[in-house]
Amino acid sequence: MFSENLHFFEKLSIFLIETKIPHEKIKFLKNTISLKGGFIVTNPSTADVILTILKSPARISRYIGSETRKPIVSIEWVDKCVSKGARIEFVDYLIRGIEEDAMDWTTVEEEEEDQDLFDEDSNSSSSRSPIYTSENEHSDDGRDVDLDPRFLNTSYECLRPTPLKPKFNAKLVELLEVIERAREVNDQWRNALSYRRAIAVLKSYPRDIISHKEIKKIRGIGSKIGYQIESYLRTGTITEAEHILQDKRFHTLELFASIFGVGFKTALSWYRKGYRTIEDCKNHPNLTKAQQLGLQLFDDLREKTLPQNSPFSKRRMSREDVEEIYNIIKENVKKLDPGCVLQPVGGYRRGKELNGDLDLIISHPDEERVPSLLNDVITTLTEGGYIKNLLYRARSESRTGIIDHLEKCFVAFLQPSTQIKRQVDFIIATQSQFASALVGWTGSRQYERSLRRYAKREKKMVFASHGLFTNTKPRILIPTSTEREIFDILGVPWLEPEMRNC
DNA sequence: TGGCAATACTG
DNA sequence: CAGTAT
DNA sequence: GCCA
Repeated sequence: MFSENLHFFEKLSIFLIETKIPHEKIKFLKNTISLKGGFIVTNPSTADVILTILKSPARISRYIGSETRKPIVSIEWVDKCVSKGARIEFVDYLIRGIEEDAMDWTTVEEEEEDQDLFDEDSNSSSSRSPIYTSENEHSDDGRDVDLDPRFLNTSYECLRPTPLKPKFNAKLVELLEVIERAREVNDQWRNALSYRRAIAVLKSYPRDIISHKEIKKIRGIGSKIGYQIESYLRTGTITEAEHILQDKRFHTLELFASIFGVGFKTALSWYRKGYRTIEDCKNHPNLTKAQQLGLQLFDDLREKTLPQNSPFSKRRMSREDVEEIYNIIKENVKKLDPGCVLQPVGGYRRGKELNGDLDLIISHPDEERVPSLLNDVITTLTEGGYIKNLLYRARSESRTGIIDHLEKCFVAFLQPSTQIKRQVDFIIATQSQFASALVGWTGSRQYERSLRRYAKREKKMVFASHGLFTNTKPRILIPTSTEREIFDILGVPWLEPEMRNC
């Protein structure tokens, strides 16, 4: 008899911030929503409405990134709808501080893009938990398995070796990386970071994961990612990742963010303006200088964010490409001043086959020579017809006039054999900075993060690529002359660059 | 419940 | 200060 | 998203 009310959430996609909501209540909400025709999505950008119990906008924003266009509503609204038996206005339940932006949602239809089912329906993976309480459904993934004793169960990636090409868990890693990138382009960097840490774990784990009981013991894998892995073990894939890969919006955002000078915020804002191609971006009214360069050189550089197998990235450098460029630079620099010391770092030093750029430290035993070094190098290579553009330059005299950092310059370098402009990052270091520059510029990104976090948390030190310091009022420089010495002082194990690929 | 790497340039 | 780069 |  109230059949007209049965589906009062018809086609409404809802993102639920589960934090602080009691478990039972979550179950109730999810049940109610799907019962009434609505569905849960696991990404705020695809939701019509965001439900939460939280009150502070700051707290909320960490769950939804910069997604401010969607109405954020207290869960009491659902209760009210249920008691009225109808979908009521949520004006009275909007969370303060976001109404401004949220109001323009009343016009959802008009403003919303094509079918961005980013992960609509990933409710299939996160909201159905009651269905399989699993225990004995599958013979091989429910076993209680101890962690492999060779694996160091720490949250610091820098304490354990991570090879470039792990022998195990490759497919799983690949899928989780998709989700990581999706979180990133959606401006949820904390979530992306969690995925990155979980991925690092799997890359260093010395065998295939076979049991979900096993994974829950690992630091860095919690309930959400644990659930994703569990579902992977059952089905051989992760639905959310599959959906993301089908999603045009995701690919467009990644494409935009791969432009030098364009980050995730800009990529999102351009997408919202309706841009869909690189040509659209070129017509943007006020491009920054970096973006102009990034667009102008797009076909050469690309590489910023895109994974190796992206259809847009065909231009990574083989090791031979890198060596060709390195040799040219070395020759020219030695001619300029035979005392110079050159050291390629970055992915190349870690053994990567395909590199997006070349990172190169240049040093000189004579401190006096160092300040003028970068200019001379750039000038020589520009006159030689190699350096075509300057992408970024950190001057030695900063605003404060203090030179506590490394002088550096990123350029577009014309590779003779291919006539492709490659990004080369020059880093200048004095001899006393050389060791930390080496550690700091070899990476990986995640390795650097963990090393610095470890230095701060466990050793009360600050590590930066220009030096190791005490974490005291005025920082005191701890002199270091070799990589090994830095590792020793920090108390982290020596890892070959090839084992820093987390 | 705070914190997640650290640092510099641009606009 | 927000955004981007490493 | 996860941990201390």
